[in-house]
Amino acid sequence: MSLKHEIIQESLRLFSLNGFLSTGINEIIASSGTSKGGFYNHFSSKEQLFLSVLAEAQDLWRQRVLYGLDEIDSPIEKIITILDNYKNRYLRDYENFPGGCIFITFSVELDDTLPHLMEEVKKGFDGFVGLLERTLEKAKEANELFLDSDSPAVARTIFAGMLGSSVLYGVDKDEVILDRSINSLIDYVNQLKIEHFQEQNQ
Amino acid sequence: MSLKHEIIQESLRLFSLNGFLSTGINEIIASSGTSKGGFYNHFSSKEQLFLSVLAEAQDLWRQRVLYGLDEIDSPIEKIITILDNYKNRYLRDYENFPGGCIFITFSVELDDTLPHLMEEVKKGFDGFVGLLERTLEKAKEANELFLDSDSPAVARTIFAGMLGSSVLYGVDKDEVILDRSINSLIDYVNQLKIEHFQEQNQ
DNA sequence: TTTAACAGACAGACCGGTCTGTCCTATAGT
DNA sequence: ACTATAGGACAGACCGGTCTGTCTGTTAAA
Repeated sequence: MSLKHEIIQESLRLFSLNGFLSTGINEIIASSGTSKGGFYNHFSSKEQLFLSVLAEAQDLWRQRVLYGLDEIDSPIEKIITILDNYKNRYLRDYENFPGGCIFITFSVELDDTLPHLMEEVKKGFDGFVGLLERTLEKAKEANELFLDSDSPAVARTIFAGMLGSSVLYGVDKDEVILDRSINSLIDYVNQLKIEHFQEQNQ
Repeated sequence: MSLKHEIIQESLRLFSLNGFLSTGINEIIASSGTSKGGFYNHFSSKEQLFLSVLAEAQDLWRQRVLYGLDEIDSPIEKIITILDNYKNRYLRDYENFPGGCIFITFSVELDDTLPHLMEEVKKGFDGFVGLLERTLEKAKEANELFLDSDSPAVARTIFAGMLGSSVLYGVDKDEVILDRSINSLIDYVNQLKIEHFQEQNQ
């Protein structure tokens, strides 16, 4: 592995644990087994490193959370798989994200301090909420969802549930509670399905 | 107002905006209109200030979120009122908490860095989840909830929903989305009620 | 006169970032 | 084939500035 990638990888782990602001260049250098010279040969500043780490994190996130989605036809099932992947393939990826969801860490600490970096994080959030919205719209087309259901509102409820589960997991570090949080979110999505309502009212 | 209280109050605002680690003593001093001497006359360290600020924040939180609960008999209605208070009286208290829910900020940044401080924050979380659990148990006693419903699981789902809504609000800064997030949570609680199931199956 | 409350200079550790120098390798000239 | 040279990769001393916390001096009240 190249030094540049090594630095990004180690920074990802450290940022995930301690955040961007609380992680010093010296700590990154020590963890990567390099020096100031080695670091600044590849990155012009700590902020530029942040952008590289963010891109890497988003890449990994996509690999984990969108895993196996192509083989699923039902839009609602796609969303349920996303939730399952988020729990089992992303939040449990302790190798890369030992400190929990890195995007939440970033958004909480950069929010009012470094708004231009926060903007980059927010782009990822918006992209994902957009994906959820489009999938919900496809669920309507596939007659899995009532046509009058509010896709943007539902998408944001699902997203908020994912964020909340992740924060709660960060506090409790309890996998059972994480399972239950995500499962109750999956229940919520299942309740949206037309066939579910039909069964319920039979 | 005494200088000590003034410092706590200003620190609360600054911590809410920028977090504990990113807020410097000098910033606190400047905002409070005092000096190092004035500060260290009342606090032995920044960590001790943190504990005072946390206690103040928890006090305010209780005043805001538990407001008017005594006048409500129905346990389920109490929970709904808590959710409404959380949104309208706590998250919208920009005077004291301009940067959103301060406990989430604390928990995300202290989580893996200052675990002994995190422990204090977690105590508050556990206390609140316990309150939710006890209220749900009372709902069972009052025949508002099925006896076999899992109070700890439901309490944690509600709590995760509150956390998620707050994080989402911090990212989007959109009051409409906040309203919808909390309202969908209130819907979830309403769906737990026995009378609701009865109406639905009529 | 004693004492608590405060001001602000100061210490020392640490921050992100720069700079110089060294080593290694690739390439061109002979 | 051998050597001169150029340039990228990296090491680590160093810079200005900021961090928390200390210490001394001043003020005001009892």
